[in-house]
Amino acid sequence: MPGSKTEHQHVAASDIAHHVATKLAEIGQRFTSGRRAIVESLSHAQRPLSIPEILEHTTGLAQSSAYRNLTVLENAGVVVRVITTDEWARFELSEDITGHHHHMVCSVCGSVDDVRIPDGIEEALDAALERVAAKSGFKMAHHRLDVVGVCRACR
Amino acid sequence: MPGSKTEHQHVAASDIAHHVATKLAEIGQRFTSGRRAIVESLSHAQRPLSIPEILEHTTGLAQSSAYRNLTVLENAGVVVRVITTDEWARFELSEDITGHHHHMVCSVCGSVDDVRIPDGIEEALDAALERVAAKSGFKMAHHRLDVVGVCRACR
DNA sequence: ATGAGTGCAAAGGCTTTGCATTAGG
DNA sequence: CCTAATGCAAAGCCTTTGCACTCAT
Repeated sequence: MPGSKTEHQHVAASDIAHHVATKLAEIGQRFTSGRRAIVESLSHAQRPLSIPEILEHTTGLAQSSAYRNLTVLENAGVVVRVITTDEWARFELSEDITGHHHHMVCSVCGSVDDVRIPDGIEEALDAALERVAAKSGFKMAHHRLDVVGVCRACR
Repeated sequence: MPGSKTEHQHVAASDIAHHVATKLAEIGQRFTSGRRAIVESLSHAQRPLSIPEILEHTTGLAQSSAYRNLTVLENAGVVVRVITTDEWARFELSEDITGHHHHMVCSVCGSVDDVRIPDGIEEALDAALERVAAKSGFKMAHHRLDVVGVCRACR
């Protein structure tokens, strides 16, 4: 496990493989070539990828293996399943690797891109959410925020 | 169409039926008993409902009709499909009826409840989102915000 | 060798669609 | 009357699972 890591910091690109290997080992899973290829794809894309997209980047990997490996990686805490529309699930590296961010979802083509907002807004938002949630007896773990609109390509 | 309606105001409960009827008429659709029953269910719940939940409240409606009617209502702009997890889609009345709000999603049982945050935070957030989105050539239409955590029943 | 990982194909589960019947305007 | 709406059943589509084979330890 990397030594220091603050809330907003992220794992350096060169250390992602090492980080993932460690997290997999923690749950008794191997860092196979297929899983390596998937992590590679996800770390190169600056956005969550769908299964079809992942398969394009990793030739020779069966669709079922992709699903299975992504589930393992999700259980290891290094991949998150992103549900935006009702078509395909998308997957991205967890925020302790990529850092906290949000998504811009194009309502025309369905593409999804990462976006970050100023820390100040983020903190005010988190505080407000925690407060209103607690009022209903709900214990907030984190928040999820999407910008819905039309992407550059579809304008 | 109701006379006055500001951004944060919502349609009075007693006027929902009339509002829906008008919106349906605008796209040449009838306000049938099945659709009336669905809107009735959605307006009584203070949270987005899944198809199974809607069917419980509206006896005698075929599942396929529920899906078809919800699609029609969605096209009419009075219902919104809410995607939270990968299990069931959920449906709620549009925000021009219910007012702008967000969702608390329980990561244990999957339940979803409505929640509102102070206007000030909402405005600051919207401004920040619009700004960062525009920087990428993305034209924001609206935002979507979920609080993920553990609900009162699951604590 | 020995169990995890993989590929292929079949099965699952939510959602959509085809078609004959019913009903609303 | 006549088209839209409904019910039932079948089909679709993403995702998961079963099973035999392969590979790494």
